[in-house]
Amino acid sequence: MNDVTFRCDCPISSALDLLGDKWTLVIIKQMLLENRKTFKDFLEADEGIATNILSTRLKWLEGLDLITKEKLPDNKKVNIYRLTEKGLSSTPIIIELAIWSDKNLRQLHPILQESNAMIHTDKQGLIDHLITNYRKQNLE
Amino acid sequence: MNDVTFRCDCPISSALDLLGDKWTLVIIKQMLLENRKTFKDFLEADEGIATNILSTRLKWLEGLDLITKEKLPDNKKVNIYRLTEKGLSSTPIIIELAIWSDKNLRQLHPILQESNAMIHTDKQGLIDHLITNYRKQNLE
DNA sequence: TTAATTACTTGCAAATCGAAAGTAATAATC
DNA sequence: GATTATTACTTTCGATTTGCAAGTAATTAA
Repeated sequence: MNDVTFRCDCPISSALDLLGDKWTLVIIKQMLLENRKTFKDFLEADEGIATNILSTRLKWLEGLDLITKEKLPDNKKVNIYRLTEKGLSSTPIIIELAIWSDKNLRQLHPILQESNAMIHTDKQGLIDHLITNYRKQNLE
Repeated sequence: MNDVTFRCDCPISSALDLLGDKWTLVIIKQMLLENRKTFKDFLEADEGIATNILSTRLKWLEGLDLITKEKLPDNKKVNIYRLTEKGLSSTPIIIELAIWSDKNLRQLHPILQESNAMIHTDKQGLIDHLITNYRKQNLE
């Protein structure tokens, strides 16, 4: 369904063939850090993604097994999107993006939100906490 | 010169407003890990970037102070591009992309290159080594 | 049973991508 | 010194992607 093509055999470039665009990691971030799980949840986030882009990205992520899509037994309308372990394992990438922003972006973007303070005192602890927490709340 | 616009105030989304595309981090990777520094160096890399894209991305990176552009005193033709400290500080992001690939991409892309083995035994040591090395060879 | 909500799809104009060709300056070779 | 090659671009143009707006279809709530 997804036609994944890789530019070359470099691991870093190949990761960017899957994740390297304006929206894919933002959606993963919204799931991991903001607990968003429905189409509406994503639409309502500050980033302001358009419906058509969201739709194609969710299919892309599902096709790559970074997220799953399912319906709850008591509701035939709402789709629930959840990170898989493969999706969850991108947490360190997301955290490093936040650290880079904290260090380098504040002069360019003065009203940037504060990151979780733990990011500078116990990065690995924060990553572990986020992943454990997500599993607990979403993958019972 | 660059018109940087941010979607919102989230540090992660803002980092992706600058770095979140198919080429920007690839160029930084080529500088950091493959020691590429001229227009021709980048063109010859396996990723196969087109000249117009490379040209706009180098200007974009220069405008963001992630790289500098200068000429050597003995050659008026060749431009030398170098990572700034701000550019160098994206090293952990690049390393995490490599780790994610190693763990998740090999079934999708069987001939993926091996990463430096140190990436799994001493990640922080590798990051420090790469940055120190780059400084030594390019910013003395 | 009518209205609202959710999760989409479609249409379209604008922006961006990327292959190819062209250009301008400098450096190397004959 | 003239020709050729190299480097670093720019331009053109068709194809693709983006993103706004509007529409649709199924389900749920009032």
